[in-house]
Amino acid sequence: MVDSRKLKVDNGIKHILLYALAIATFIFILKWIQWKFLIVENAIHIYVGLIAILFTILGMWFTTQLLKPKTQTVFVEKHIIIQEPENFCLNQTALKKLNLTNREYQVLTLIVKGLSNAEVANELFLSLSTIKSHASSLYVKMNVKNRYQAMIKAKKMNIVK
Amino acid sequence: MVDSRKLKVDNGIKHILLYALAIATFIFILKWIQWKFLIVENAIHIYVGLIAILFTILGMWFTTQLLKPKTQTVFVEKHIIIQEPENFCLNQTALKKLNLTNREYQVLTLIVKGLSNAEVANELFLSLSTIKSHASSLYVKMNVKNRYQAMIKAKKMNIVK
DNA sequence: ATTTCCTTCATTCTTTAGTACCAATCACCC
DNA sequence: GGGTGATTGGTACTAAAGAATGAAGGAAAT
Repeated sequence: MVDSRKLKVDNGIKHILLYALAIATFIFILKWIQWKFLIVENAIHIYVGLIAILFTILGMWFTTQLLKPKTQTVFVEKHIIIQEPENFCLNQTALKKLNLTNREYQVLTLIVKGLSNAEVANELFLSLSTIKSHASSLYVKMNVKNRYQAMIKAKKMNIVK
Repeated sequence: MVDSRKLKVDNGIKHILLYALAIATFIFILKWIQWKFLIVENAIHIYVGLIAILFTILGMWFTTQLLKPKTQTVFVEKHIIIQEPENFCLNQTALKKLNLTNREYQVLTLIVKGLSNAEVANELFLSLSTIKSHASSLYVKMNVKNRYQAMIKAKKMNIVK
């Protein structure tokens, strides 16, 4: 029952569609003929128009080939951050006042680097005893109790890097 | 004598020039007439040609307007010198990476000041053993051998004043 | 409830730092 | 020639630092 009714409806729609298609085709043909006459009548204008379009494109293409691209220079600041550029300035006056001998100062610089007495001895090709001697005497001259305080004082006085 | 002979020559040249001019004018007129007929006969071609030229130029002009300029980026180095006179800025990131406990960091700050373990113990009201424990574990975490190196590393890493 | 981590403290032992005192060598100056 | 100071080195001793291990209490997470 449902199927037969559906079939009826389908047939109706089919006829309507066919009719519409016929009309559409007819209109299309008419329009086409109209266009054909238009083209025939305005052949010269269309020709000129096509030429214009063609040569416009040609001119554009030609230009892209010939024209050197204009360069626009953009300046961009590149920030380079420099951490204290070796601006260590040895405090000669303070160093002289301490009255350290050359060896003592040499030992001090290595102590400040964090080396142990044994390592300093190795570095300078000297015995541990010698380093201890120099270290002790430089502590007295710097008026400090041990290597840590010597380190801090030396850095504060700007007598070592 | 010299003058009269020169005059004769001048007269001869004048005639020749006039004659040449007449012929040239005649030829020019003829050519012009010929061109005129050519133009009339080929009016449509000339028209199309002019259109072509015009639109070629138009296309070229259009392209010059459309074409984006090629940007050239120039980096200008601007050096920014950062000095650290008093503006100590704690390096939180580095400090976190070390994974020190609160007490360990506290002990470190006092070690950096140059205090001995006994002094640190006094300062924090703790036993010497406790300070030694914290110190040892922070040396391991900082990957240093002793308090001097911890001092140097801590200052270099900007994790202490 | 158990585990994990932080904190605290202790003990033992080794290494390093520092003091004190001494001595040999060398260069320089009076 | 003798005095002075820098350099090098030694011994003996004390103090401090550091490693290794253990343990107990507490807070926080699972």
